[in-house]
This record gives sequence, structure tokens and C-alpha cells, in this order.
Amino acid sequence: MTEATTLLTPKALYVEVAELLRERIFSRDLAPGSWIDELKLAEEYGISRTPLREALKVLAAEGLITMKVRRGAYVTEVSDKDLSDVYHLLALLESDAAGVVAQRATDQELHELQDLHHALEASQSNRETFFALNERFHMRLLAIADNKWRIQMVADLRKVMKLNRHNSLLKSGRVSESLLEHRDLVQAIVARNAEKAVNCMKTHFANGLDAAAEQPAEQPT
Amino acid sequence: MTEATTLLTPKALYVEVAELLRERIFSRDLAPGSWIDELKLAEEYGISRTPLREALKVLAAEGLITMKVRRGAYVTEVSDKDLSDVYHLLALLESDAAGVVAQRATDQELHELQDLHHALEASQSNRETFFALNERFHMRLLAIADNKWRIQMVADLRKVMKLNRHNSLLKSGRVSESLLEHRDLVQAIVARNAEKAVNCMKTHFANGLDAAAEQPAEQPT
DNA sequence: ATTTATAATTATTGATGCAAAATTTTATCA
DNA sequence: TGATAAAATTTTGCATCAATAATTATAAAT
Repeated sequence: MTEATTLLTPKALYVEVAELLRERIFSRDLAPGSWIDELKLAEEYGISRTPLREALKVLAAEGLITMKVRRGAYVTEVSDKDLSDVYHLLALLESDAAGVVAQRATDQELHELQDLHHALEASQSNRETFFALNERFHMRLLAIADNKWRIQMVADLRKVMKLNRHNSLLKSGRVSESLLEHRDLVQAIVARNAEKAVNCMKTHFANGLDAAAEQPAEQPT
Repeated sequence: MTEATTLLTPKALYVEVAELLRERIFSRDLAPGSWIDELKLAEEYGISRTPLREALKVLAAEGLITMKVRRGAYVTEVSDKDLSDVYHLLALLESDAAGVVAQRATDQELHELQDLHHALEASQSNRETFFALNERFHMRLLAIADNKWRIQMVADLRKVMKLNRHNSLLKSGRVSESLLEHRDLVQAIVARNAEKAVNCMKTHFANGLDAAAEQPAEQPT
């Protein structure tokens, strides 16, 4: 059991709790603007409030929750301006990353991106796998750009985007257009055309933002 | 004392402690790579380990310290690559901000920037005030760009830069060149030339990075 | 009846104590 | 003499506890 424990507990408790809370925030089980009841959550998870409070500090640093002095923790409410601001930064960071990759990626890394893109094209029918692969493509691109600070920042920004709507990064009807943009992007990167890669990613994001703006409120069931 | 306490403690203790630790990290009293002795610090500050640990979580989120599982907190060591990566992102974020400001700032905000720039030119002799005003100019520009997520990210990145050397953002000999670049930047912004403003800021950063690279290790005493 | 003040309750924040785990040192065996 | 194993010490990490601050409700006074 000692081996099992060490293998199953490489993460600290507060990190695990932070992940659980993230899920509940993204699923809107903990709604934006709502107050976070420490006692209730601690009892619910069967843990003490100390690791819970430490988890809240982590989430606060990510921007998912907001700490108010002597008033506790609240799930961050993202306004439309916040959404647009965050999206602007994602576009900036990721398009620059595309340029870096076009300049500095190894041939093997380029093949990886191409493979991911082909998998993406093959997954058009299945919406779930498409979204998953799309995220993987973007994250792999960032990983190849090899700037851990940017990876961290983009990850945090994407988390904030998730706060607003479930799939605000990509509108449902835009799957095919998005694929075309991806194809151009991959072509530009493989051709080592950094400037074109940057512009492809920029337009890719610009189109995505327009789509998100067309969908101001969550659609009625 | 009750009134004094409430007035002096609008911030939570862990926030105060985080600020104290930041100072000690920047002054290299807590050196990069060194382990942080929780008990010693808690006793030193006359507080318990709980708020100290919460402060460490905050600093970890900022990238100033690194948490290792079951091994405690270590002051982050920034490699030359880290420095260059962070600088790259600062250039990207701030140059984009310059473009945004050129497009969207009010006339009054433009005057503010001009005033700050004039103060900067007047402070050439006094190195301390020059550095302070320089930072104020950059931060004011960011504030006018009005994207709180970017402001937070740039603030964090600048903190990481501070980890490495005291004034790595600006080499001593480059004060006059830096001023000229600032003048061009302000001119471009006031002229509402966004593209030129972006490029001015980019070259400003590019020159700064070159200067920092010329000074690879801290000079011997 | 309405507003203000006081008291009580609720919730956050800081402290102390305890348990578990990892690392280091010492001792023993080869 | 060196290496390995075991034990002890150090340190992290979790839980319980106490105190402080804020908010709400009730009562009294205008």
C-alpha cells in the first residue's frame, strides 16, 4: 500500500481539491457570482478547511475565483468585456506562438502537427472528439513554441474563457470553416512561413470571436 | 489600537506576508534556488505557518517560488532561456498594448502619457527617479490599454524579470537611447499611428534585450 | 411607522497541535 | 572500507480550535 499511496498521491491534497473545484465551476455547478461556502464544501469532500483554503488561493491566482477581504471567495463573473479582453490576449499569444513554431520547430514536430490536423479532419462527425483534438492541436503548438510562461498564461486564460459559456472558443456551425483555417495554418507552418502562420492564426481567432459575439447569451433549451 | 488595527489591516495577513516575501526575494535576501524555511520565517514574523503557507501559494502562482511535493517551497531559479522567454512575452504584450492605446486612448490620456514622458526626460540625471518613472510610464500605458488580464500578466512577468538581476529591463548605458525610443513611441501614439506605435515598442524591447544579453552575469564586486 | 442602534449570530481568518513521509545519519555486515 | 538497511530527526501537510469582524435582526425611540 505504501507504493500505491506514493503513486496515487504525487499531488498534494490542495491541488486535487483545486481540480475538483475547477470542474464544478466549469460545469456551472458553482455559478459565476455565487459565494463559495467553505464549510459546506469541506464537509462534502470530507476534508478540513485548510487545504480547501489553499486550493481557493490557487484558483484565485488563475482568476477563476475572487477573494474579498473578510467576505470569502466568490466565483468570478466575467463580463462581455472580460471575455473580449481575454480572447484578444489568446489571439495575440497563440498567433505569435504559431510564428515561433514556423521558425523553430523540428521536422518531426511539424509532422506531429500535421498528424494532429489529419486526426482533426477525420473527426468532423464526432463533435466531442473534434473539440478535444482541437484543444490538443492548439496546446501541442504552444508546447512546440517552448515557452513555459506562455503555456501557463494561455492555460489560465482558456480557463477563464470556460467560465462564460461551455464552448465559447468555437461556435458549433463554424466547424468546417475552422478546419479550413487550420489547414491554411498548418500549410504556412510547414512552409516555414512565419508571417503567414501568424496571420492565419490571427484570422482564425478573429473569426472565432465574431462567432462567439453572435452568440451573446446561452441558447434556450 | 482597535481603530489603528482596522486601518492598518485592510489587507489579509497572507497578502501582507506575500509582499514581505516578495521584497526579500527581489533583494536576493532569499536567493534563487534556496529552500524556504517555513518555521524560521513564521517565527521571524511572529505569525503561524497557516498564513505563511497561503502566501507561498500566491507567490507560487506568480512564478516567484516553486512548490515541490513534500519538499517545500524554493525560490524560482530563472535560466537565461526563462529570461529570454519572459522578455519575449513582455515585448509582445506591451507592444500590442501600445497599438491599442494609439487607437483607443482619449485625448486626456494621451496628455497624461506625454506628461509622464516629459518627466522622464527631465529625470535623466537621477537614475533612481528615471527607473521609477520609466516603470510608471509602461504601467500607465498598460492601464490605458484597459485590459486587466494583461495588466496582471505583465505585472507577474515583470516580477519574474526582477528575480534575475536588479535592473535587467534597462541597461545603465542605454538611458539616452531608451529616451529617444520613448520619444518616437509617444509621437506615434499621439499621432494615432497604431502600427508604428507597435513597432516602436517592439524595437524598444528588442534593444533592451540586446543590452541585457550583453550583461550575462552580475558584475564582480 | 420608520430609522437607528445594539446585540447576537454567522462566517472568515489566524494559531496550535498532530500525523505521516522523506531524508539523512549511523550502525552493521560483507 | 564501503554499501546497505534501519532508525531517528526534520519537515511537510492536514485538522481542530479560538477569536475577530461583519451582517442581520430586533427593539426602542423619535
